[in-house]
Amino acid sequence: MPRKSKSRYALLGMLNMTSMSGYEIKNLCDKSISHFWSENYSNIYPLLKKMEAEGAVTMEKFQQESRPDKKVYTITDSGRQEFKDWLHQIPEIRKLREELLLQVFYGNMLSPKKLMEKIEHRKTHCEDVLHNLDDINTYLTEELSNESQPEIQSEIPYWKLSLDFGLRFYTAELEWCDAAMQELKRLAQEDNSSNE
Amino acid sequence: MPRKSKSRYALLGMLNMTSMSGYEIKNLCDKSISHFWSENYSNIYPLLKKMEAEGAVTMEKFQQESRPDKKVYTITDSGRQEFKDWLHQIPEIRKLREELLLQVFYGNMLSPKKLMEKIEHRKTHCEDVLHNLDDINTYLTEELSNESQPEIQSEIPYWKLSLDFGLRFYTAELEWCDAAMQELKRLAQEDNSSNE
DNA sequence: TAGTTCATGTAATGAGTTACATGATTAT
DNA sequence: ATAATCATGTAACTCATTACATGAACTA
Repeated sequence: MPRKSKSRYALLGMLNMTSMSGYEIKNLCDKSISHFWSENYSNIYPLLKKMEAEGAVTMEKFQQESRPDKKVYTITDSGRQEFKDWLHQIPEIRKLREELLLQVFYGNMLSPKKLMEKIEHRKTHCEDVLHNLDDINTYLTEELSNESQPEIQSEIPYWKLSLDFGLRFYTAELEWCDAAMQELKRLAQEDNSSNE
Repeated sequence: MPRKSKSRYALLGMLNMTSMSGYEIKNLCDKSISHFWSENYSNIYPLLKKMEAEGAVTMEKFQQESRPDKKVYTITDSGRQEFKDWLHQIPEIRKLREELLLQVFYGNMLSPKKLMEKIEHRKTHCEDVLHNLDDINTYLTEELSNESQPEIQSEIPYWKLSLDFGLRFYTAELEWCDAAMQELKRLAQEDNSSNE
């Protein structure tokens, strides 16, 4: 069975909330699911065109001054059905490919100091993502709770669940970074004292 | 800058420990780094051939009865240098692509029961991996500590660090599964009581 | 007799990223 | 001035997986 692209369902899911242009989809992705899923324009635009040809979405052009036409896409019944079918399937579990871990595994070939730099770098990244998750959380809690559309209200618990995944994931990674730093400090000291 | 394959360094790192055939490399990968890195035969064999042509490794054939020749690869000085150069680089941070989370995010379109099935499925997977990690840990602690080669002894702390990453990562995922199950149970009950 | 281990590969596919291309408006 | 926002795309590339191909020996 050849691997199938899931981007399609990410886009259909977004369009199932509300009709949007490719540009707006990208924005919404970045603001909501970016901590576990990302899409590029160069993926979104051709996919929308393809889905339109296949009847999963329809497109309406809106003229604008001094800008390309805005193409607003709307999900069709067939698209909605396809989306629901996917929702009922067991999701793929991807294998990790962590270059950092590969370097840690071969870490004996490197000075502990150099390794610690890499781990500090990763730790900073985790902190960045965690801040970003805070922002998403604020967005969900404040902005969306005010728009008291019942449709959106009932979605919030699910958005928070996905947020919580990110929180736990990146917190665990950060904690590993701290533990690894400590262990490497210990190893570096052992090295020093054995060289004395 | 085009993305560069890191499989090359995974293989060079393995060959830097000891000379091996492609088949043996695959085995060792499965037994040591599979929780954060995997390689397939269909990637390994062509890569070894390519690296030989480029002078990063050399190959020696060993005849065997009733089996294809065993091709044992040995890292060269140039290969070792390339490996060390890579070790000094800051590793790539890959973006997550979690289909499960996508389905959770759009979970309002699905019954809580169906969602819980998916999460149970993922939880089982986490448990499987954690058991596997235990096995690797046993392998490292028992089998390798007995072979008291000082080279290997000094590598064990780094292998344990990479193992610890997996432990924390999959434990965090498992804990998220548990928390998510509880939250979904709560949501399902809310649904029920509002329908009464 | 069915599955695993040993041992090697090729071919095809597709998913995802990066680079390239254009261009006005608005905010810092 | 420079960066960000709005708005669309094409072309190229490569990474990684899956399917295919072969075949003997050993084990449950």
